[in-house]
Amino acid sequence: MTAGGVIKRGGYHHGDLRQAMIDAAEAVLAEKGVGGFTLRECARRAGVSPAAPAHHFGNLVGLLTAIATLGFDQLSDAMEAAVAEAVATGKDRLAAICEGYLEVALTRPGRFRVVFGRLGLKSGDAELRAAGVRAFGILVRETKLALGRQVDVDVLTRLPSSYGDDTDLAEILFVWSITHGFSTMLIDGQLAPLEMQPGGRERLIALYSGRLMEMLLAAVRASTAMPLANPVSHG
Amino acid sequence: MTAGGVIKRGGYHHGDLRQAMIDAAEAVLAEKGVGGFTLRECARRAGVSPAAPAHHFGNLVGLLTAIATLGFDQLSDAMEAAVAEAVATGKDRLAAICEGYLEVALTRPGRFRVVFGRLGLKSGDAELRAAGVRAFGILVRETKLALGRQVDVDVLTRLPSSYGDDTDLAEILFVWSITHGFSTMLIDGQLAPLEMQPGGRERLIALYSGRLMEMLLAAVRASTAMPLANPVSHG
DNA sequence: TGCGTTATCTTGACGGCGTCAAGTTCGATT
DNA sequence: AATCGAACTTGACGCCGTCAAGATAACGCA
Repeated sequence: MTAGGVIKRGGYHHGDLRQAMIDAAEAVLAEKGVGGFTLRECARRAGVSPAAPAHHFGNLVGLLTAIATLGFDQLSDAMEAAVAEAVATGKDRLAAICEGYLEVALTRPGRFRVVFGRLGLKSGDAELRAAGVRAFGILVRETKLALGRQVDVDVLTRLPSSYGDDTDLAEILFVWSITHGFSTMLIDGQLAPLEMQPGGRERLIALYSGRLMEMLLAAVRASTAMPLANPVSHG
Repeated sequence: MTAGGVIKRGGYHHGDLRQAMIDAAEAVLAEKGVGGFTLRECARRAGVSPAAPAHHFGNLVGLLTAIATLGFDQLSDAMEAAVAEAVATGKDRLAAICEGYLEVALTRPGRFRVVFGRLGLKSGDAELRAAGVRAFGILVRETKLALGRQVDVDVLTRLPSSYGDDTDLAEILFVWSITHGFSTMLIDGQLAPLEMQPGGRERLIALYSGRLMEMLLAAVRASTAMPLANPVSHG
């Protein structure tokens, strides 16, 4: 992790500037947030001239895209880990990934905002796209499992445009909206007035893991009980 | 509205630079989004030097704060209008404000992002605070009404720190998370892959107004059916 | 081992940005 | 009509992202 990203390998040639820039960028994001984020500042921390990163990332957008890709990967890993733990402990899988999602947002809010914050990213970037598809695929898979559907194994690697089986789209959007909405509101300070009250942020998180997950699961289970009027075969 | 905000009243003195700057700012936000937003560009459109706005807004943050205040007001107005229409047509009030919320986000995504996008705002600003409290108060009021609670009339003007009656906080957060989450994901392009599919954005909006609202209302009604174990008196 | 190729990084410059200090204009008050 | 103060301009500062041209050193190949 090389905390702070202030490593400087050799003299003229850095050695691993790409990684050093990413480390520095995340340090800056953690310290100053998206607003105070600057390419020159990152280069400074990496011990390198302002123009050096261009060769590795093209431009600022390229650096942000690389970070966003990491963010998606972290999200996917955290959700899969949450599922694994849920399976081990008997906890609900869907609730587990929703809590994992929030935890990632809280752990690295800067990186999370790069992923979802509408700073420009390289929209065509293949790696970014793949990472996003993977993360979304986990959410789709778990929602479908919670609905009792048969899930194709390759749901994880399919392109977004081929989620053509819209059977459970409403439930998927429902789950994702709650999870993403609560996470963004919390890290973006929309709930700050509520955090001022006794119990603070922990109380809100407990409410999310507790009552909100109960309501979410109940809503999804209600969908299970009343399946489609015109069932669509899938597979 | 003075579309574009390119009015120029007199010669040296503008006449109503404050409003002209806000108009120009919103035009820029609509055209280029938050990324391409610049104080100098707004000043240019208002036909004024880059340093002129300082007297009215202090700095860039001040301008954004003024816009955010407008955004909260618009949100409140839209939600109240939605309630009024719902009362007239017999539609559900809570679903109405949730749909009004989304509609505001879709109509003015730039302004919406200024309100919620974690660009720095003047956190201490009294007007911004009041506007935010009003908007949040409407959401609180309608959620409580949907839960069958008796709602104090002055819930709208109370400071956030005195929403101390936490009785229905989970339901409030639940409703707000879905509404805010779906709205932000849609305008920030997270659902873009889904918009590519036949039906496009309209299909997603219909799903939101339809199935998602059904699920949301069902979840809230389920809370009504099973009230608190230890009811807390309020009032 | 020596040499050339090429990726990597520096230097210097450009225009644009937000903001400040000082000067200019002009409406309003008396 | 004189004056005062608010509104606006001018010019400058440091910082930003990016580019072109030059310096350096790692690496492949003889």
